[in-house]
Amino acid sequence: MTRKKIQIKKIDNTTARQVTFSKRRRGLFKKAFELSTLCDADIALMVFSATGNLFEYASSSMQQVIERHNLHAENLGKMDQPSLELQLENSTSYTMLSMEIEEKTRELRKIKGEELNGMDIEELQKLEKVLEVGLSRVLETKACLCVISGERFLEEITVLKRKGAQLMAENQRLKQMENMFSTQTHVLEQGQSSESISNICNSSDPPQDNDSSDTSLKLGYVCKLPLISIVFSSSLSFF
Amino acid sequence: MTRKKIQIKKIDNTTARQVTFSKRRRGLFKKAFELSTLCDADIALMVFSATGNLFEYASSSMQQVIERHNLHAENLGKMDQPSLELQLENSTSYTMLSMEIEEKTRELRKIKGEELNGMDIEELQKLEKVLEVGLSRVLETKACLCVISGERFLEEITVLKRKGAQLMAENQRLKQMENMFSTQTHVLEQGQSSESISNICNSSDPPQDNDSSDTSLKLGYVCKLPLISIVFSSSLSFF
DNA sequence: AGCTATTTATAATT
DNA sequence: TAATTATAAATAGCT
Repeated sequence: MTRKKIQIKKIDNTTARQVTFSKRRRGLFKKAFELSTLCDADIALMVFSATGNLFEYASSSMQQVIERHNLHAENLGKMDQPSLELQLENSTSYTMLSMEIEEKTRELRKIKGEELNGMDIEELQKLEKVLEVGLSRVLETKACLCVISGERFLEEITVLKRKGAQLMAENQRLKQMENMFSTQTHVLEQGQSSESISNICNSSDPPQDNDSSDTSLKLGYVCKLPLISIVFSSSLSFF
Repeated sequence: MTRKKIQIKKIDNTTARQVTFSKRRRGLFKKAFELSTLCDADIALMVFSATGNLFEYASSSMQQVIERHNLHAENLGKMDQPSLELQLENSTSYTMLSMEIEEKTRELRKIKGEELNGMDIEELQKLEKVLEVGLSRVLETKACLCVISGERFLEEITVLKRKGAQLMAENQRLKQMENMFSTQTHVLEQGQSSESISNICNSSDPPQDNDSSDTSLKLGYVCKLPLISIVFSSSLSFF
């Protein structure tokens, strides 16, 4: 299958056969594991080499899978022969349990819409009702959690709003200062301009990398409120 | 592993999982067959789907490989007496079946919204998805039936429309007759009025209880079409 | 064992 | 459900 396509028949060369056995065995086991993982399947794989060595893989436990297999064989009437008496006894119990499983499986499949063929309107409506009830309960429960999360957000919002109010007040003070300065600037411009003063007063300039607590507060007030609303709305759309 | 590399973990989407299961199962069986053929190995492979279906492959016979496997286990000292063994086997089988029933019961309860406590948002959303998919499939299937029923109604409508058309034609004839009569009446009025004639001619009068086939046809045409639409719409609202 | 040129298997898509 | 196709994975023949 690589350097050259091969025929699927027994490999004559013993060494080559053993090498291929090792490689392909590993590949097979990997595939078995992947299938069981990806598709939630229960898998048992037994490989006896030509020399009689056993290699096995089971997604759950080998015995479990073998038993399950025997049960299937039983249910299909392909019985083997342990103690007849016990078997009859067991098989009826098994049959009952199996029937229950089968029933529940069918119900689940119907609910999931995987087996709706041949159902009449009445049955479909019952199913619809069940699904609607289930869905509404799920949504209700989610809404409950939403409220809880929402409350957290509300708290956060309250806190942030308070901060916003503080910042607004701060801003007010700054504005007053600005006014004071601009009056002062006006006075200064009549005489001599000062860079530090223009830095504070010209609000249309992009803020410089400035450690002044006054300037950073102003920036904070402008940016934080929009941030709150983004956080909140994205959290709500989560539900 | 192709259009995109995938993670080896359970596939969430049910449909995708089933498709992958079918494809990979086929691949796995092919690989098992190839290994057994190329390297003269004895292989047994049992695959239970998530829905409980069994798919199996054995290079010789399943029972033979399982027995050989049991022999190996025995030789490795993992064995006990046959009666005890059977008992244990059975009890574990019962346990397995019971567990399977329990699991399915719980799943059903969750789907029906009867056991949602302690579920987190993620679980709830998966459940919601399942319910929505199920519901949409049920609705789709119902819509299908609706189309079939609808077709019946459409047939009926076609028939009734045809009848309506016939009645309309009849009506036309009657109108023509009316005109003829009114001309005649005009002539008559100039002489003498006739009750039987006015009964036919005066279309604004409520129809009398009259066995005349012409009049009843007229009545039929007026009343039956509205009836059709009532039947049809009430049938649709049924879905 | 380890390395690639190829063949296979298969995920996504139609 | 069944094809198609682009890509990932497996592996035959070598070293």
